Formats: sequence, C-alpha cells, structure tokens
Amino acid sequence: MRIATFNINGIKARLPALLDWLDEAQPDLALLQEIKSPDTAFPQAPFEDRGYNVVTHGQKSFNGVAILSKTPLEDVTRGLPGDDDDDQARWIEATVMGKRALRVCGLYLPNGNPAPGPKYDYKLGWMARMHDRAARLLATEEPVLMAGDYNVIPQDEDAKRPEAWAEDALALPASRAAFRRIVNLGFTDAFRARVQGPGHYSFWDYQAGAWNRDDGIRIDHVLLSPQAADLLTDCRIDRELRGREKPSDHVPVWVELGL
DNA sequence: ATGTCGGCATTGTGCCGA
Repeated sequence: MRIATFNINGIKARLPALLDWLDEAQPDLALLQEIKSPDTAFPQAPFEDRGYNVVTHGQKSFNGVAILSKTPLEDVTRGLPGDDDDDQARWIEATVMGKRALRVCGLYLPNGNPAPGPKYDYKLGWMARMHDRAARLLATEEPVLMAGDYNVIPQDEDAKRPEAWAEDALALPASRAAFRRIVNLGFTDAFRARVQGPGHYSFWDYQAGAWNRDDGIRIDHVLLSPQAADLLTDCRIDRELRGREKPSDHVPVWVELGL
C-alpha cells in the first residue's frame, strides 16, 4: 500500500496539478494539507471519478486537511483532542483496511511564526496535545501512521542553510524538542529509516529563487508506530513536482507499507 | 533582507498567512 502526504497549498489553485500527480503516482491513500476550503466547497467529484473515497476537515481561507483513499475509510474523526476552543482545521483520522487495519492521521502542524509570541505558544501547545494523542494511539499496539506538514526542521542536515532558520519557529530548540518528544514515544521517521545524510527537502519557498538554488527544508514527515514501521519497505520524496507549472511550495512524501 | 504565492474582501488592490 502506497501512502503519500502532500501540502497542496489551496485545492482550488492546485486541482489540475493534483489530479495529474494522482494519475501518475496512483497512491492508495493521500493525506492532503492546506486545502484552504470549507468542506462544502471541496471538489469531491474529480477524485471520486478516479476511484477515491474523500473525507475532509476544512475551513474558509486557511488550513484544512483531507484524506483520499482507494479503499473505504472507517471511524473518521476530525480535530485534535485536548482543546474544545481550538477551531483550526489541522487534524483528521481514519482507519483503512489492508491485510490488517491501519490508523492514519493527517496533520497540518501550526507554523508558529513569529516566535516568541502567541502563535508560537499555540504551536507548542498543539504539539503537546499531539504528543498525548500519539501516546494513546501507540497504546493500541496497532499499526499507526501520522503524516503531514509538521512545520519542524528536525536537524540542521534537514536544511540547505540551517543558519537562516536558527531563530525561526520551524527550527527553534523548543520546536525540535517537542518533535523529538513525540518521536521518542516510539515512532519511526520513515524517511530517515530509509535515507541518511543532507540534501533531502520537501519545501522550497516561493520567494528569492529558493527552488532554483535548491534552498529547501525537510518539514513534511511520516511517523510510524512500531507495528507500522515493521511493514515499511520504502520512503521517497517526489522532488520533481516542485519544478512543474504552478507548483505547491511543498512536494509529496510517500511510503510503501507491506499491507 | 526578502525577489512569491493563495485566498479574501472587493471590482482594483491591499491585507494576511506562509
């Protein structure tokens, strides 16, 4: 089963490019972030025409996550537990059946800039809530996958110019520590289980010719519970999409799981 | 430090978020 995560930066602006990629890559499951659309305005038909079941958790203008799946999605839940006052659409879960059940979580973690400030406090609070949710999911001892735009550069090797990000909410020590605290519950960073070393990025800013200079960062991650990590056979970043017409500033990251 | 996008309120363009 091939599972991809892709921050599309707006479903309306990205629909043709997204459909082209789906037709080529044929993922069984796609976790989308920044759909920037209410659920009622999300264009379901072109995906259903291609055999995908569609579930969304969106809002007007900002944020928003969705799951596309070739097989039916069960037990869909929307929103990250732990704060009833949080109305930002950044978390969705569903169960998909392969040879065995897999719980998938699609997430758009807060950016947090400028730091320090209320947006950074929200990011760290959100990560603490995600830690608690992740611990509960691990306790099921079932295969679990949490994938999306984490807005965290885990290590200096995950940036072309780490010094440029040193004071940024994506790389501050507290952000990295909160990310490690989640991973250290027992998750595997799927990409780092397969590929070592610098030079692997999933985001290049639209500004300042970042793509042309390969001035990127790796912030889109797939974390696997032990039971899911045992099924991992491959993980890649679809870097090539960033050079196409009207690209998102992120590219897809995908894993192959033997289920 | 910032050369770009996408969405929105709005009908020409500035603001916000990233």
